[in-house]
Amino acid sequence: MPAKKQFWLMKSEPDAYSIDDLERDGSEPWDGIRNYQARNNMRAMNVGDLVLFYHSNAKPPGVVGVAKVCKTAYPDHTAWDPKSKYYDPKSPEDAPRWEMVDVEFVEKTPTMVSLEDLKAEAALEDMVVTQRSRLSVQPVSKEHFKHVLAMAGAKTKVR
DNA sequence: GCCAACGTTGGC
DNA sequence: GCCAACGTTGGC
Repeated sequence: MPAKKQFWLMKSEPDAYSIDDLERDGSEPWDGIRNYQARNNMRAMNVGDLVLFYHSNAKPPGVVGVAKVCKTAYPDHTAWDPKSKYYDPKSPEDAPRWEMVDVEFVEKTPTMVSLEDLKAEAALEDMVVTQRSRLSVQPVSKEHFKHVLAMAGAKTKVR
């Protein structure tokens, strides 16, 4: 019995890692998340879950593509590397505090859906991204997800 | 570059 | 356990 499909939104600064980088690489470990709520959301992910790829700190910020989870949560080893900017001495190897998932490229959408567009959409007024702007990994309802896909002209379809 | 929002830390 | 101080995120 496959797990029920869930939907998410994940943010990345395009200067750090953009949708074009993901397209080039195919898939990517989503390391460096150091927020408990975001981590808990990643722990809840299943392989095949779809993700809206959001560019934060961009001009303008917004949804630029679709990705999907290809590996469920496992320890984020960058927390153990003193040379990493994500190093966290409070996350020992025998009790990892931080985890990551791998995501794979699905598509870059024909139309970018900016945060302004999302906020202007009445059907999306209670979407997390328009309310809790600082949460970098957040759940998206199926209805909201479909709505954003339609706005973006995405090839990806959700039934 | 500014600053509001908000999550985390640490003193008490 | 409270809360002030501090650091970070991210829109503008």
